[in-house]
Order: sequence, then C-alpha cells, then structure tokens
Amino acid sequence: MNILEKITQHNSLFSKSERKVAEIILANPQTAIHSSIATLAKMSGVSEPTVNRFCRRLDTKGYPDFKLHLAQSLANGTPYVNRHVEENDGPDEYTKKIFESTMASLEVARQSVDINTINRAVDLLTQAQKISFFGLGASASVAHDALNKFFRFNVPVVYFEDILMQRMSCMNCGEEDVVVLISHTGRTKSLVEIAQIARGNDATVMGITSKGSPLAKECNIVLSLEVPEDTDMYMPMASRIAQLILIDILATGFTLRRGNKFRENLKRVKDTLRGSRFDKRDAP
Amino acid sequence: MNILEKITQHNSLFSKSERKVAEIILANPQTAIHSSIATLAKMSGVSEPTVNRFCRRLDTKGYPDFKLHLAQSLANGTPYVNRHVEENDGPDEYTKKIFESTMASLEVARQSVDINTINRAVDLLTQAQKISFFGLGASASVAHDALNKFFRFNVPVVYFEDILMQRMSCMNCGEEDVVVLISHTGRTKSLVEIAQIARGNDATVMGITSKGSPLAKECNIVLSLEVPEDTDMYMPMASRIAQLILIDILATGFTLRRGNKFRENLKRVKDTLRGSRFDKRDAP
DNA sequence: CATCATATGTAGTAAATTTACAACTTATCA
DNA sequence: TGATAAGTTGTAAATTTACTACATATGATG
Repeated sequence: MNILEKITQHNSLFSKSERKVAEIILANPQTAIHSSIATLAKMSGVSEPTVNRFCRRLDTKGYPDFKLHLAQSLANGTPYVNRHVEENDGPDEYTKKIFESTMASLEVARQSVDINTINRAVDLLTQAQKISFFGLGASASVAHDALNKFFRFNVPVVYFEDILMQRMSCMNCGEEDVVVLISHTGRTKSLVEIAQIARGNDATVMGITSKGSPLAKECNIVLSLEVPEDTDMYMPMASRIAQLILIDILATGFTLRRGNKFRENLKRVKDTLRGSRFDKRDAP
Repeated sequence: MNILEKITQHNSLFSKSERKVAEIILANPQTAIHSSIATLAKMSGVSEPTVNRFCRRLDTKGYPDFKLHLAQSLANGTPYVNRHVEENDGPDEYTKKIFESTMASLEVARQSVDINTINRAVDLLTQAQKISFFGLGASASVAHDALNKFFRFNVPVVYFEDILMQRMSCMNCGEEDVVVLISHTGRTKSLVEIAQIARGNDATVMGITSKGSPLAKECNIVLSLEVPEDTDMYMPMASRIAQLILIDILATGFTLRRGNKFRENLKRVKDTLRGSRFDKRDAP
C-alpha cells in the first residue's frame, strides 16, 4: 500500500538505472514530490523516460500519479508509531508518546476485530437472562465499566471484584446466563477456574482475552484483540483501552438490536441522573 | 493545514465560480486528484484558468501543487472523523464508527492537554503522602483504574465507590494528601461537596474534569481535556478513554520522577503476580 | 448611465509528460 | 567465442497539461 515501503521492497525488481531513481527518492522524498520529471531525472543521472518507467513498475499510471501516491505516503508522516517512553523523557515527550502509541495500538486493534464474532456476541448478550462481568487486577476496571454500561439497559447485570463472590455467583448461574470474563493475558488462574465453573452450569462463557490462551480455551466464544503487548515497564496499557472500546461496541450493538422502545428506556435512565447534578446554567 | 478543511472554511473568500469548483472537489475529492485541470474545469462548469485561480487562492503554487496537497489530506484516510452510530448500522459499521470516533476524539484530546499542568500534577502526586481517587458512575471505573496503577507504586492510595466512604475518607485527610476527583461534566453534586470537604482539610484537590465546571472551581489544580461531547445517546464515551490515558500519563510521569530505585520496586510487584498465573509455556 | 473594479473566459504559449524508436548492454546457447 | 535474443537506456518527437496575457462580461458605485 504505502509506496515508500513498496520502493524498498521491490528493490530487486528494479533495473540499474531505476534503482538510482529509487535511491534519490528515498533519500529525499520531500524534494521528489516537488520536482518535475526532468529535474528528478537529472538528479538521478538518468533519462526522463527511465523515471517514467520506474513509476510504471510501481503500478502507477505515470509520473504525476506516482507523485500523488508518494505525497500520500508522506502525509501519514509518522503515523502513530508505538514509541516507548524513555528514562529521560520530559512531560511533553511522554505525553505525546503515550497518546500516540495508544492510538497506534487502537489502529491495530481495529483491524484485528472479527465482525462475525462481535455479531454473535451481541446475539448472545441480547438473549441473556443475566450478564456477569468479571475481571481481576487491571481488567477489573474494565469489567466495572461494562457494568456501568449494561446496567443502564435494565438487564440483570452482575459485577464482582472479589474472587469468592465471583465464584459463588457463577455457581448459581444457569443455561440462560452469559458470563463475560476479561483478562488480557488469559492466564489468570482463578479466572480460568471461574470459566470452568460457569460452563459446568451450562452458562455461556464469553472471553475478552488473547487468542489461544488457557482462558480462551474454556470459553464458548472468544473476543480477541491483537494489541501490541505492553512489554514496557512503564504504564500505558493500550490493551485495556482496546477492551473498553470493545465493550462500547458490544453495548452499542446491544442497544441497536433491542430497537426503539428499548432506547427510550435508556434515555429515561439518563434523565434520572439529572437530579444529582448541578444544572448547566445556574451552576454555583 | 489540511486543505479540505481549508476549502470549507475559506468558502466565503471564493468567487461564485470558484465555489463551484470547491463543491465539486468536496463532493468527490478522490476523483479530483485523478483529474486534469481540464476535466475538473468541465466538471465544475467553469474555465481552466478559474480552477487555477482557485488553487492559488488556497496558497498553492498551481493545480499540480494543489493536487499534491489534496492527496495528502486524503491520505490520512478519512482522518478519523467523529461519525455517529445510526439506527440501521450493521456490526461492521458501528464497530468502525466507534473505533474511529474514539480515535478522532483522542486526537483532539491530545492537542488540548496542557503540559505544564500535567507537570505540576505529577509534582503534586510525587510529593503526596496519600492519594485518593474518587469518581461516580462511569467515572468510577476510571478512578478504579487509577487505583490499580498507583497501587503498584507502593504509595498509600485510596479508592471508594461509595459516597459515604468517600466523604469519610476526605474528612480524615490532611495537608500532605492529594485527592483526585474525576467527573467528565464536573456537575455531580456529591463530588463537588467532596472537593469542598477535602479543601476544608487543606488537602490538595486535583480535578480531572471540564474547564469552568462547578467541580473545577473547587479544585486546586484542574486537568481538563477538550473532548467532543458525547451528545449521542449511543454508548461510546471517548471522554472516559481520554481520562484513562491521562491517568496513564500521570502514572508514567510519576514513575519517571521517582527514578531508578523506585522502578525496580515496581518490577518486583509485577513479578509477584506471576504466581497467580499459568506459565506462558506449559499452559494447560 | 458612465466608470471602475472584479470576475470569467478565450486563445495562445510554455512546460511537462508520454510514446515510439533506435542504440546499447547483457545474457544465452551453439 | 560469436550470433542472437531479451532486456535497458536514451533521443527526439508527439501529446497532453498547465499557465499567461489579454479580452469580454458582470456588477457595483457615484
């Protein structure tokens, strides 16, 4: 897709003179897009038609078209790269890095979600009699967030942080219930146990976790997100944010599936909150 | 910067015919970049020089240069636009929309953070004897997440979901303590009250909330994020994700400030978790 | 209604890109 | 090794494209 990468990769397919052109372009792409074919030819020490042929070999219609592609590649500048925070970074640097690497991860996550699985997950949630959200450690706050979202839907929804409560809750669940287990690694022992208990009671177990993990193996349905792992010791945890967005997506699918009448109800819940708020106008 | 936006904004400066050109381009920019000046002129129903003048008015050198700029604008894809989920959207559509609008909001948020404030906030947190995180409703899970992060730092850190517990906790705090209050709107009554209580006890009150809100007025320091408001009835709550990233940033700043020895300690906490996990290799 | 200013189009010109073809390399096989 | 074919590269002409200068039209102002 990106033409600059394409140039580097196709290098072997170029002829000798074409390679000269490639070098000049890679060395200074910004200059290249503002040059005419004649200028570029002179810079590369080749003839104009050679430059043209070079462009064609990259599946562009010709030189102007090539410049367009090149411009697009350059526009993406540094397209949200996953740069790690370093020891001596100042506030401006680590702020920028955290935002950007989060966005980079989200971009990756976005491309990795499987729509069909999402759809099926929404199906299951819609039909559930009771929905439970469990997670431990960092994932607990994700489960917590899920509770907040689904609670508004006027569906029986359960969330516990305590392992024992989670267990007990699962022991009491049945065929009609959906248990959503959240764990980035999918290797938290007690969560895997909970999955087993839930399945033992014929509940549907939905995992928001890594593909192929121990937890994933115990689930009826797995929503996995490919997020570059946070090998870093510093904090940013893009995986967790991707999970939250996934919850957003499920919740949205849920409302849409439930239709109009249901959404009116949702609005009522929102309105109820008003009483506990300062009015927008006459704030103290 | 972005030429497409520029076209929409400069609309009033265009002449009648130039506006025709603008319309055609905005209607189908992808086609525009692949057309010659003659084709575009014909499509717009104007003469070629008019198109050229149109380009010049946008501070480009001429038509080819304009196309380059246009191509760059388009390169950023449909650069993460905040598109709302609609009634009849299928799973693929709402998934895409949610991801994209979240990213769009993050981009906005990123540009709105004030580095100096962040730096001061990190200062305050570093010096705190005890840090409390409080939020209600959706913001509770953000506070919860903050707890998870800061807990690892081996600093006294407090989090309650219960209003009464929050109150009691604040009554017992002192000069050396920092209370972080999280609320997107900043209009939740009980949270404002808590801010007042905390300040009454000389604690430092840090607000992660909207500028100029009732809550913001009670804070010693306000970390505000300009996030396009979620007027939508559907779920996506970009504001909350921006808050989480902000917490990430604070936590990162915190570790960096604390230096090396401190980070070793952090690693130890991470290692401790191993025991509760299935090993990566011999997973069952 | 005359005059000026601005806006738009026509036609010609200059520039840039592409095509066609010829010259030159390089590889292949007898 | 030398002939031939396949592939490269360059030259020059053809074509397309963009730009300039000027003429005409439109519209506002006194």
